[in-house]
Amino acid sequence: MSGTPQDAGPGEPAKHGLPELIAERRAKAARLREADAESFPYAFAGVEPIAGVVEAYEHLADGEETEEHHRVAGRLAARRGSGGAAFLDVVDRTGKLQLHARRDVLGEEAFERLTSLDIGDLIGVDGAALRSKRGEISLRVDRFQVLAKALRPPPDKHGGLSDVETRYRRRELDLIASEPARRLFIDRAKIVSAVRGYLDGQGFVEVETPVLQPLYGGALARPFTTHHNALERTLYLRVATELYLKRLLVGGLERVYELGKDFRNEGVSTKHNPEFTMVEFYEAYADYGDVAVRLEELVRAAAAAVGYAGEIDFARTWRRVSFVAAIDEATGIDLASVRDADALRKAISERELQIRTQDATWAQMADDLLSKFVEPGLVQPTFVLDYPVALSPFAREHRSLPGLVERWEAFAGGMEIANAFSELNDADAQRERFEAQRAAAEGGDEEAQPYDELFVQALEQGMPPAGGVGVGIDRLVMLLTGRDSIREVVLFPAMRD
RNA sequence: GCCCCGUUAGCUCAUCUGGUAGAGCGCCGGACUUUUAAUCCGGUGGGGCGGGUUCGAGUCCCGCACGGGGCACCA
Repeated sequence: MSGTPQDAGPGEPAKHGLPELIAERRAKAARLREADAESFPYAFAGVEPIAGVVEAYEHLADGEETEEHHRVAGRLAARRGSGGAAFLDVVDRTGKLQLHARRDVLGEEAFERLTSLDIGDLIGVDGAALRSKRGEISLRVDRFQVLAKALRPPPDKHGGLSDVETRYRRRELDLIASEPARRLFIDRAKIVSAVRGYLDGQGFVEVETPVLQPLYGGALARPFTTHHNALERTLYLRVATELYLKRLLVGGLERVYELGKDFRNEGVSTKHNPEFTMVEFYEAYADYGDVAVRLEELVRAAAAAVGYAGEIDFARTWRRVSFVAAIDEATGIDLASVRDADALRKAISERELQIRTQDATWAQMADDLLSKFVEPGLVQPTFVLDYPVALSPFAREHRSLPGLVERWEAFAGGMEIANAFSELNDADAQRERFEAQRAAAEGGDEEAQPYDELFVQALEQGMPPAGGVGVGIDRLVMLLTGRDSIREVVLFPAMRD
């Protein structure tokens, strides 16, 4: 780091580029250390949240002062006025409070020290509540302590930080500059908490299963690969928690869930981050219809937790439509009568639909039709039911519709938010599905499931019939907070170096 | 991986066909004892990186890096 005050030789003109701004602030910090032994304490006890202080004085009339004292702390966000009186805005995680500094109250020295602070500095304040003549609830500063110095200038105090790259790479600056950004991540925490609260309340047991796995599985995705030195073996970062959680159903936990990160080595987009948060929950003695109701309740609870007031109606029972009917509605192709790849390829080209048909299987094309022509239109929450078996190696065959499995995906806001099945609990059938995946892998499908013998053996112990659901938490947050990019709702999204 | 767009001061943005790069905020100095993006006076700071064309490049050309949007892949 260059640009200390000493670097500027005598007689050189003063400059105010970034190095000079930092040097200026560093010099102020040094002066503070000299002038005020109480600066930069190790702690500042007894701080009240700002929002609570403001709320307590709503009743004050303009210009009315009190002798009721409060202690607050936070970051200096703005400064107005000078001479004998100054106004400073201090911000904490709950809100913003105006400070009224007066020379006659603080005395010459302290007043100068306070008004020469930089925006961005962290201060602790003791003062009496008042409402200013202009109507702003404020604290008259009686005493203050500088808690920490900001050596670097903060983003523009009213323009804020709008460069998206800086907002994502330097999220702390985004949070300093943007109250909506702070609120968003607090809302995210409330959503996560509501999800846990719902599942806990229904008797689900929260568990933690390996992130580092000798064999990955549970989702059609390419994994990240890593290496354990002492064990001398390749490990994979999990792509899903599914298989371990179902082993816990075998173990008798009956209702289990895990909320945590999954990792998929695929592209990034406005809807995909390589690491993302998923909650998966499994319920013994339930089928995919039962867990659909669970998802409705869970999302309703999450929406309530953040006071969702958007256009999506989570209160009603969600629409349910079959996979085949949904595609028929959107494209006019009836998959029930177009049952092989060549016929489907022909139907797609006849309608001039923009779908990749080269080297594609029937199932892949069907899935493409859904994601391209159905999904974007599903704004109100909708379950799409009963998928082709080839797309779903862990779902149980449909009880009445041959060739299909009991699976649904839930969509809202034009986006997939959850995926669920009546779980396949027949060990022999599961073994056959793995064989089919192995064949797909040998055919070059990099997302095919590796054969997991331990999982099959677990099923051979007997797994209760069960319904299982995976919910993308990031997408749920996007949905409930109205953000259109996953990078907006992940604190530190994946970025190129 | 492909296509389009962007990158100028600490922050937010300008800069017509190539001709000495501007503003607001911030910061520094000064005035002001109820301001709300406080105000007023003075000062301060800059062309992503690497090549090329040209008397002269922020501006034109090529390459690179990073970002945004879209496509492909996926959740």
